[in-house]
Amino acid sequence: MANDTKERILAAALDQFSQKGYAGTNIRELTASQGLAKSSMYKHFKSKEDIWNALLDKMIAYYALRFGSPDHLPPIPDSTDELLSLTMRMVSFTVHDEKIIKTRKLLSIEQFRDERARDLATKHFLTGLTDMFSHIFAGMMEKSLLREDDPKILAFAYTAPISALIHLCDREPEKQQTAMAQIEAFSRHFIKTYGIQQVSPM
Amino acid sequence: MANDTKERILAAALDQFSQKGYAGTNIRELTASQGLAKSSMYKHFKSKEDIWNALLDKMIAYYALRFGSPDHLPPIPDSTDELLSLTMRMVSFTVHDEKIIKTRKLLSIEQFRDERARDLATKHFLTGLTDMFSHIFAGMMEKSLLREDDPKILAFAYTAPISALIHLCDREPEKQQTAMAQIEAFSRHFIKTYGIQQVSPM
DNA sequence: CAGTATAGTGACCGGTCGGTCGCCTGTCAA
DNA sequence: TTGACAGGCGACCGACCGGTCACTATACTG
Repeated sequence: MANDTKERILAAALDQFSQKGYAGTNIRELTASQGLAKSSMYKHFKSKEDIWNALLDKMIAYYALRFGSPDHLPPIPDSTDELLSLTMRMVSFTVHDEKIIKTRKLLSIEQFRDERARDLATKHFLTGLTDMFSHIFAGMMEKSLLREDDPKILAFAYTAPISALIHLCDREPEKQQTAMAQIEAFSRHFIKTYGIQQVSPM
Repeated sequence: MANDTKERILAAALDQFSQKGYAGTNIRELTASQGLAKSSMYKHFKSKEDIWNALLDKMIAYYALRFGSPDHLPPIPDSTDELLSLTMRMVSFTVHDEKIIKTRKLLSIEQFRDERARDLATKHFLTGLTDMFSHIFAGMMEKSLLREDDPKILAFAYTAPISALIHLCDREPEKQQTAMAQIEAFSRHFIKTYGIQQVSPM
C-alpha cells in the first residue's frame, strides 16, 4: 500500500512537472490527483524539492538501465532495409511511450535550472542516440552495408534530424503522422546516399 | 523616460522568464532588477500575463522581421566554401546574440504551456532554418554547386544537426568551442557528400 | 500660471504556497 | 492484549504571491 503511494506520487510529479514545470506545480493539486491529502505526501518525501530529486534519480537510473549499458545495444542490421525498420521501430516506441514523452518534456522545461536535468537532457537529446548509431554504423561499415566513413559524424548526421522530429511530435502531437513520414523519407534518403547496394548471392 | 521603462521591463522579463520560466518569475524581483517598485510596473502593463503576451508579441514580430520576409534571405553562395562560411557566420551570430539565446531558452521552457510559444518554437527550432536553406540549396543546385536532389530534404538534413548543436550551446555554454568545431566538421562532411567539384575556369 | 496627464512609490489586501502539527486508524510483532 | 509504528487526515502557520490604491512629483499644455 504505502510503497505504492510513493510511486504514485512520483508518477503524478512526472505528469505535472512535465506539463507545468517544477515552479508551476503545487503540491495540493499533485496529491489530490492521487486522492491524497497534501500532508500525506510528507510521510514519503521531505519536501517538494525532495520529490524533484527523487524523480530525477529515477529518470537517471532508468536511462542508464535502458540506454546506458552496452548489453542493450540493438543487433547490427544485416541490410539497409533492416536499418530503416530498426529506426522506425525505435522512433515509434519513443514517440508513443507516455513516460518517455513526459521525461523529454520535463527535461526541455527544466534543463536550464537544474544541472542534473541539463546533463540528462544532453544525453536524451543528443549523445544517447548518436553513440548508439555510431556503434551500429561502425558495424554496418564492417559488413559493407554503408560507405566507409567516420561513423560518429554519420551517426550524428542521421540521428540529429530524427531527434528534431521527435521533439516536434512532443510539441505538436497532431503532426505525429507527418513527422513519422518525414523520418521515413529522411532515413530512405540517408540510405540512398550512404548505403551500399548488396549483390544478392546466387 | 517612460517609454524606455516599458522596454526595460520587457527586457527584464525576457531575462527572468528565460532563466526561471514564467511561473518561477515574480514581479518584485523583475521590477527591482530595473530599480523600480513593483507597483510601478502596473502603469505599463495590466498584469503579469500582460507582460508575457507583450513579450511574445515582440518576439513573434522580431522573428517575422528578421527571418520571415524573403528580403532578408542571404545571397546564394557562389561556391561550397561560401556555403561553409555563410553557415559559420550565421551560427556564430545566433550562438552569441544574448537576446536570441534567451528567446530560445524561453521557448524551450514555455513551449508546452502556451500555444503561440509552441508555434514560434517550431519556427525557431525547425522550419525557419530548413526553409531558408531549402531556398539556398535550390539556388546552389541551379548553379551546379550541389548534386541534384530534393532541396527540402537536403536542407533538413543540413540544418537539423546544426540546430541540435546550437541547443547544446544554449544548455552547456562551456561546450561552445567544441560545438562550433563540430558544426564546421559536419558542414565540411556535408559538402564533401553533396557538393560538386567546380572546374576552375581557364 | 493653473490644470491635467504620466509615471513612480509604499502600504496594504486576499489568496495561495510549502510545510508543520496533533490526531486517528490499521497492522503487526512481542 | 498491547504497544509501537506507518500512513493518512484536516487545521493551521508564516511567507510570499499578484494586484490595488491613495498619494506625490514632474512635465507638458491651455
